[in-house]
Amino acid sequence: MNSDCTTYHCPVDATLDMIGGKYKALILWHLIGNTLRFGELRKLIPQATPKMLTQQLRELEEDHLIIRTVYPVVPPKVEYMLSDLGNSIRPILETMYNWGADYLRENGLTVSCSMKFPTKDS
Amino acid sequence: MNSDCTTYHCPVDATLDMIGGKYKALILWHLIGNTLRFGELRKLIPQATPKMLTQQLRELEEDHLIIRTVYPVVPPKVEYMLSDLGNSIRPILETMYNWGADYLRENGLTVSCSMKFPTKDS
DNA sequence: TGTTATAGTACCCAAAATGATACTAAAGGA
DNA sequence: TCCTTTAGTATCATTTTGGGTACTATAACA
Repeated sequence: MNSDCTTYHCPVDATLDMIGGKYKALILWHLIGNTLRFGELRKLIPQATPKMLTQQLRELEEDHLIIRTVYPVVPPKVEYMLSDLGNSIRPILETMYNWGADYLRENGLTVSCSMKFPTKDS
Repeated sequence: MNSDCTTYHCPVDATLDMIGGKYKALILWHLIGNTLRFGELRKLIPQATPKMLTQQLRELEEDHLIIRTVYPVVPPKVEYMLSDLGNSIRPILETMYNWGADYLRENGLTVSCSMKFPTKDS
């Protein structure tokens, strides 16, 4: 979470606080149904510098939306996956995805990310 | 919209870009089913300075989520209401509201805004 | 003549978020 | 001995966002 206050003005703000970070929605989206390593996320989200990617991942972890697993090997291996809480946020992402896709289509805007809508079983 | 690019990395980002501003969700939420004047919004969202409130309202207007109506009277009278596009975003707000409310309740956090969930007819 | 109401603006400053670039550790293999 | 791999850090600079305070116009009203 970005803010550390214990009082929000609205539950919507609390939600936005958890998924509103620069790359958070994209990270969560990529993690739906997938366990990914840091390097894989970097390739999927090349516009994020390693510093930003790390920062966003740490915040998501602090908020218990994702689980970070470190394998004690060299070179390092770290995996990221959605937690139950992270999975519970999926309907929000899907609703936003659909609305955004409609909006962009109707306005002739393009999307660089070619990600497909995840299938039910993913 | 905050960013002026015509290419997004993900439709979710496009959506967040439109409702992610500091007071945007709160403004939209208050406007569900209500037409409000500037002064009324100020009272409902006292933590926003007039400058910020104006700024957020202008951005929402630019994005066609709200409609601003100026009555040529003295003292000035300006009304804000949701556009059709603004109304179409309501399910997203509701989904986020519900998730956020659950999350806050489960974590013993409080909300200063006592707004009720809007009824179907509002 | 002075006061009130309304919807803002103007200006300046502080803080937060983001970005660019370079750098590290440590094991295994060439 | 040097190179490669991986998951990051460190440092510094820039951009974006947010906040404080004071100010404006104009008609009606006392």
